[in-house]
Amino acid sequence: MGIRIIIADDHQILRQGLRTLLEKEPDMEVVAEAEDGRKTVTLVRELIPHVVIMDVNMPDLNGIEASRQILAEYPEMKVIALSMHADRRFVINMLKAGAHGYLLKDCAFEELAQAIRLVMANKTYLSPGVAEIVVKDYVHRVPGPAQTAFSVLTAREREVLQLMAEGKSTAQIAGLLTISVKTVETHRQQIMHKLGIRSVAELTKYAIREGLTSLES
Amino acid sequence: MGIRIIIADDHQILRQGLRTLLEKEPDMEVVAEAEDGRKTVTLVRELIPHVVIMDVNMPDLNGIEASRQILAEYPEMKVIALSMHADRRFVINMLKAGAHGYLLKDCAFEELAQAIRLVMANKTYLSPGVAEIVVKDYVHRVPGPAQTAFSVLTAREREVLQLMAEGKSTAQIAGLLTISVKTVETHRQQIMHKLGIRSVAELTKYAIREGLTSLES
DNA sequence: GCAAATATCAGGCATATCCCGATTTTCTTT
DNA sequence: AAAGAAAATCGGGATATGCCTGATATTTGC
Repeated sequence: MGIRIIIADDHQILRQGLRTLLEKEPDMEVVAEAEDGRKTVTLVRELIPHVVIMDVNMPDLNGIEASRQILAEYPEMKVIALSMHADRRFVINMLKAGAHGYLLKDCAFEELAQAIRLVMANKTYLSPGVAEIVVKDYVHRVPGPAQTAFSVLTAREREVLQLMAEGKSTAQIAGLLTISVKTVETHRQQIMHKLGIRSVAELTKYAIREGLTSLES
Repeated sequence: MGIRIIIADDHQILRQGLRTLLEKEPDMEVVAEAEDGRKTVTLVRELIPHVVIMDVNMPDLNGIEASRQILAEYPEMKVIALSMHADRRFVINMLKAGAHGYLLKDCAFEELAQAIRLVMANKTYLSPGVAEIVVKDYVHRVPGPAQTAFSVLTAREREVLQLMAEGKSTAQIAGLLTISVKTVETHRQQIMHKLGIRSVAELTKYAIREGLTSLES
């Protein structure tokens, strides 16, 4: 008669490990596993668990959409997101969907067990890395799901970022935009500050993810 | 006195789950866990396990490079790759590095346990999805993309490139590899010269395309 | 209209990068 | 085993870039 849990993740080996760990907890019980969002929703309707541990990236129906559907039907149910990385778009959309917790897979099991007990007590738990993002966004008053390059960065900044991600040097960018090198530097610093990134490499990856530049070339 | 195993994966929760599952097997013993390739190599030297379960995508030093280093030193050791997806380049390079098994994370634990016992008996185990790729390549006699990072660059250069693509500074790389900043610079210039690339941004894209680093992070 | 955000630029200092060269170590090949 | 090639290591010095601070138009939003 413990906490009834459904595990949703597309990696079976992770599900199995998690189940084994969870079943060592005397007050927890894994009632089902699901490998995609659609099956999760079905199983939730069937078994009415207390908590769903939800992977964010799943095929067919992702964790965010699944959470949205589940919480629309069962507002009392608790959803804890379990994600690979602290991607701000995922975090924000998952929290908007009504998730009560957001953990990174790079966390200790004890942290998950703790999170489960907290959400059952109507509290919210965020992994430190996730909390940081949320706080940062809160401080910067960046609203909504449009947490993309197109809302955080200005048009000029995106322009500069794209050129950087295409391998142009500061001087080249200045030449292309017919502005001073100093201005380009300021833009770059502003971009890095806004995104919390400190290297060209990570900036490039960001630009690729946001579709500002392509992998080719 | 069972099979001594090291688990290398950058997600702690997966490591913990895997450890718990493995330790249920009477003939297996998890002697250590590592969260990146570099620590894996260190721990392997220290503990000399029988089997290393190696995630392919890890920060700092990826699973392929780590496997290469380990198997160069300990040809008798068994490495089983555990990967998210059946990406052709990863599979090929991992097998070229000398891995004895290649499983997808979406496999059952029993499959992993089976694979461990097989490689200990000097056999090779591939997940069905992986085997398909290997067979296809074999049939089509595709000797791998003509100019991959693994043919043009040296092991050390690939190591440096990965760290660069992960956003590490020259000084940080020097620290991680315990070599001089000057040496890192020479490697970088050599890499750029070999690849005909002149910027960190393009270098990062190259590293992503070649699977030396992932887009996430 | 006025405050906030944006775009622009500069100085000065620290650091990184680039281009040269050089040594030692580690294969390979004969 | 000796010679040669490739790889890994490091240094000097000139140049470029990055970083912090601060400043001024221009535009935007309410």
